[in-house]
Amino acid sequence: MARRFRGESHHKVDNKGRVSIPALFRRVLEQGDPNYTEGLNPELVIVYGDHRRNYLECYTISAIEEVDAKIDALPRGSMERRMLQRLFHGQSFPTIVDDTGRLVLPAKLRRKIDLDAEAFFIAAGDTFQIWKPETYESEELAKTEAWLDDLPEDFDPMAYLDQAGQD
Amino acid sequence: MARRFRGESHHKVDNKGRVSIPALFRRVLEQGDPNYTEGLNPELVIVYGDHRRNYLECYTISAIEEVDAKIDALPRGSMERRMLQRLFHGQSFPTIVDDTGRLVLPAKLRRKIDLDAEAFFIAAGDTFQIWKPETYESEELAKTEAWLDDLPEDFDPMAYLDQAGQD
DNA sequence: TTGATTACCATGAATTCCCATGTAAATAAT
DNA sequence: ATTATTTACATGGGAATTCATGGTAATCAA
Repeated sequence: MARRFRGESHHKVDNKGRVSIPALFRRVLEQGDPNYTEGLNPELVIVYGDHRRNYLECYTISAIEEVDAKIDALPRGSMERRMLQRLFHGQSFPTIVDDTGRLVLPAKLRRKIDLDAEAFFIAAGDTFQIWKPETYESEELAKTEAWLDDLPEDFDPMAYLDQAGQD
Repeated sequence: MARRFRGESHHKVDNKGRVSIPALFRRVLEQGDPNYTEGLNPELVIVYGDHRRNYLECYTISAIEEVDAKIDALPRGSMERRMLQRLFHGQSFPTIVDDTGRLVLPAKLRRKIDLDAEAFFIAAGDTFQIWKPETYESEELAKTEAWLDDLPEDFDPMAYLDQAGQD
C-alpha cells in the first residue's frame, strides 16, 4: 500500500477555479506518480461520476492504474466492465498540480458539485475527496449522525474495527 | 503485540505549538515505525476525531497500519467503513517527531482540545493521549471516580482482569 | 475578439530548521 | 563513595522556507 492521504481542510476557490491542495496531500500525489521527479508537478485523476455523486474523488496515478488493471480483468462486454469504464474512464478528468500547489477545477466540475468560494478536502482511504462544505455537512455528517442515533446509547463505533473479517 | 506506552506526564507547550514528547514514549514510537533507524526521527499519526472528542490520540505507524488494514477489510460503501475512514483518515494528522524530541501541534489541533501552555500525556495501551490538564481532571477523572463509586466498597478492579474473553 | 485558460509574479502568515541553554540523569575517574 | 565528566532532556529564540492566496499578463479557442 502506497502512502495514504490523511487529514481534512478547507480552501478558498477563486473565480478561475483555482484551489490549493492541502500540502500533505501534495506529498502523497508526488509519491503516487511514477513520473514525478523533484521540480516537476504530479499528475492525478479526478473522478466525478454521475449525477448521484456530489463530490469529486481524486486518485493518484498509481491508484488509478490499479483500478484500471482491475477493470481490464473483467470480461469484455460484461455490464460490470462497462459500468466501471463509464465511471472511471468516462466520468473522470486527468489533470496536474500547478506550480503553486493548486488544482484548477473547470467550471463543469465546479457546477457539478455546486462549488463556489470554498472547498472542503478530506482523505478517504487511498483517495481524497473534494466537497462543497455545506453539502458535506448536510449530507454526509447528517447521514452518519442519524445512523449513530439508531445504535444503542453506549455503543462504541470503534467496535467495528475488530469486527473485520469475522462475519 | 508491539511495545506499549506506559506512564503519564506534563509538558510545556510554546506558542508555536511545540511540545516535548515523554522520552519513554519516544522509544515506543521509534520501535513502532518500520522506517525508523538510528539517527532518524519516528513518524506517528495523531487522531483528533470529531467534536465529541476532547483529547488527541497518538498512534505509532504500525498501530495505525493495523487500523487501516481493518478498515480496508470492511465492505466498500458500508456506513461502518465510511465512519471509520472519516475518523482515521480524515480526522487525523500525520506527523513526525523533531530533532529535539518534540511534536508540533498545529493551531487547529490545539484549538480543538483547547490546549494552551501545558499538555498532559497519558499512555493508553498501544496509543497515548494528549489532554488539556484541566479537561483531563474534570472530565476523565471525575468519570472514573463516579463509576468506582457505584461499586461495592471493597471491590477490587483487578477482578476485571480475569473477565476478559469470558463474555 | 472575447471569454476562458494558462503562465508568472507577489505577499503575509504559518511552519520548519538550526542553534542555544539550563538541568537532571548516567557514567567514569579518583 | 564522592566528585568530575558526559549524555540525555526539556525548553526557548531567530532565521529561512513553505503555504495559501491574490493579481496581472500572455495564450488559446472558437
